[in-house]
Amino acid sequence: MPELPEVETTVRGLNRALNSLSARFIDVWADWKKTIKKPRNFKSFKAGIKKKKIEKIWRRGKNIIFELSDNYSLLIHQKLTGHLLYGYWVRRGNNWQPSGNDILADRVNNYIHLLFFLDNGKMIALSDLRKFANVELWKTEELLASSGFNNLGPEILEKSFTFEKFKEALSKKKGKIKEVLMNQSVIVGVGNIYSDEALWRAQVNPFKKIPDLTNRELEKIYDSLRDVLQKSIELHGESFSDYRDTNGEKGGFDKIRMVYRRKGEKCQCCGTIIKRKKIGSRSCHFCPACQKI
DNA sequence: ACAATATCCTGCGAGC
DNA sequence: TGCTCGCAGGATATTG
Repeated sequence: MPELPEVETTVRGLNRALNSLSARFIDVWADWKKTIKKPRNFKSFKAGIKKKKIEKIWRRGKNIIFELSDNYSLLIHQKLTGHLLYGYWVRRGNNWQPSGNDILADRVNNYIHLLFFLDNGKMIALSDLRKFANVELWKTEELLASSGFNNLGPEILEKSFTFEKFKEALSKKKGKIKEVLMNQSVIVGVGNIYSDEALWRAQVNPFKKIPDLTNRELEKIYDSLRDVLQKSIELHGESFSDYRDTNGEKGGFDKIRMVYRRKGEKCQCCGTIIKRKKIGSRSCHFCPACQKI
């Protein structure tokens, strides 16, 4: 599931592929139009996207933003199983299949529900098994002024995001630390995987509430979070589930994944069996010994 | 004003 | 073998 490192990997991949090309959208195809939330009408969306040039691709939290000509922006959120692929596909019956070696053969790359055709002959495809991804076309000015965009918390990996700012951001909430880390209005980019991994590294119990955390614990969480996200970006993200990079390839975070989906395995630090418990509607993985308090 | 719950989806694995 | 059932989850909407 794409979190900050995965979205960053996708954005870097798209920039590598498109930077020197100044590509332009020439058409859009979709067989699941509900993915497109704005404008709701697919024909309007198509008309809006046609002939627009891609001027810049960046991310804000887990959102991918394509800045387009005429002051428009395309916003894509991959949600749980969505991932953007860059290459060339051919139609086979009701499905699209990648041509040549453009996209790595992989089951999860075969759920193409949205295709953008570019004037360089290539395509940007959204493969999304569970169909939760969102795509929106905005006037750039309106997107940047929207409540959804302005309610997003700070970027954790920004140099200017100091420990003091982290503490200040968290102090707005009183709930369980894991839930607060995943709240996109507090800080952006963290989801179920990296909240579990960072708290294990920091040796802090995910159920512990914000007011009960010591300054030392907050420091450890801040350092662990930044470190684990940075390391995951270097490894091109986590591909345990459906996430793949723009070439359809897996990331390597598995090498340093310590607790997420490791229930029943031994803790790499102390050998205690990793537990899984629910926090809200999400599964939380932790070491009951290392993260006791 | 806040927190808990339902909603969207579909492949997969467990159980019979 | 083949069926059903429950589970996974980010963000938003709705209910308590």
